[in-house]
Amino acid sequence: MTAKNVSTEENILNVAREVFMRNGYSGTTMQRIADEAGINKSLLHYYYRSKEKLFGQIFAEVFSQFIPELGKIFMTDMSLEEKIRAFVDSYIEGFIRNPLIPIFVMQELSTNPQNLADLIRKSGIDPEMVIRTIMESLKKEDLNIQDPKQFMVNMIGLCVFPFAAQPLIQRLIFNNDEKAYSKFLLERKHEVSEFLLNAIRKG
Amino acid sequence: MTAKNVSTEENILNVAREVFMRNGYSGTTMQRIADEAGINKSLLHYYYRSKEKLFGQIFAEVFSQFIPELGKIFMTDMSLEEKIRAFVDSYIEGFIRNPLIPIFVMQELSTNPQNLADLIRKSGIDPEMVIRTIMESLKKEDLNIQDPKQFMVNMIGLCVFPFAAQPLIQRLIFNNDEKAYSKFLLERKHEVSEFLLNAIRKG
DNA sequence: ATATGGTTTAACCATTCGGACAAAAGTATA
DNA sequence: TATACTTTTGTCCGAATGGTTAAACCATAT
Repeated sequence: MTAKNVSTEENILNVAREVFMRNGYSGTTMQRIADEAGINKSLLHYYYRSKEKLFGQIFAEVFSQFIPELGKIFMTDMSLEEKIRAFVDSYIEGFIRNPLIPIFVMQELSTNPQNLADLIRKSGIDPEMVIRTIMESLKKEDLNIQDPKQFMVNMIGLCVFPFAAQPLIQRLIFNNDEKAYSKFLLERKHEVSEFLLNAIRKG
Repeated sequence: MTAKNVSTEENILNVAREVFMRNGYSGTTMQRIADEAGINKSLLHYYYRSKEKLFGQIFAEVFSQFIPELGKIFMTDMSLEEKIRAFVDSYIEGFIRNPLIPIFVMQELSTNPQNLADLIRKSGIDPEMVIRTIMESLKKEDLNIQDPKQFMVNMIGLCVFPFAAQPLIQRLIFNNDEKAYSKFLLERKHEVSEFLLNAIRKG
């Protein structure tokens, strides 16, 4: 395995990830990936035997990228307030760097929920465990959280949604001003934490 | 135009809507639509000249279905609290009836944002106007809303997200228990309103 | 009976994935 | 250097499937 090997193989993966994320599985052709990678189709099959395998590998990577972080944050001994801030910061920051991830993952899982179980197994994560930890963490403190599951969905949704719905929001609320939208997203780190903490404050 | 005409034409539209919503544009073949509609490919082209036109019509319908409601609610003379409750109720209810809409619309607009402008024009809605009305409505009352745009995204996101991410949430948080998830969604109408109102309460 | 409009059959052409094959270029090793 | 092995390219192919069109068929209403 020489240096060139690695770089080609990884280059394919990078390009393919980009193309798949922008166009989805069926919106992507092997030819297109080859073109954008500056190689030819044959080489794609040389490294990754089929379209499905290539996609599978990429999706698994992208998918499993964000789960462990979640668990880690909620297993520290920070206060719940700090955990929430840390979570929101970390996820929004991650999505700013990779804005296509939310829609990509949700879209694929929506048309193809079967292999979600497989994915979870392969990723080596125990979601049960992570969820339980978060639940515990939420119940522990004396806050206005009736249903931890609802709260979790609220928290994640507030982070994810602006990225999944970017084109719509940018157009409808920001007159298609891309700069303004970027600023909006940056400000969201603060906005979402405060919003969440306000919502669960007692009294 | 005989009775059969209408029913066939509409039947195609219904089937196509279903298939397109589940699989997206490029994930859908005319053959598949024809099969599921119990007719053959040619008849599809007889009624709708091309795949693109068929899809376009369906997408426009689905898309424009949810915008006017938003404007209507925020232009009444209800209190802001009532408006928020009405909005959340109405949208979550709508999504419960059509759970695939969020991911469908977001996915399509994500890979194809160009024609969003067209769509808005065709739908006969003035989003500027709607947004402005909402903004006014938000500013008017003495509540803890720093940035109305952030608040709007929060409100919409909390309604939309659980539907867009259904497979993921259902699996990860509800052990794939569909019943439990339906219940969760129903309870969300109350949860989201309360959550929003708590978050913007002064003090 | 004929004209009309819904429907089917059959075929067309382009594109897709997957691969076979031969040859060139590159790399390692003896 | 000579030799063997790996990577990369180019070309072409086959089977399948894609969207689309033209023509024929059929029922019905005039």
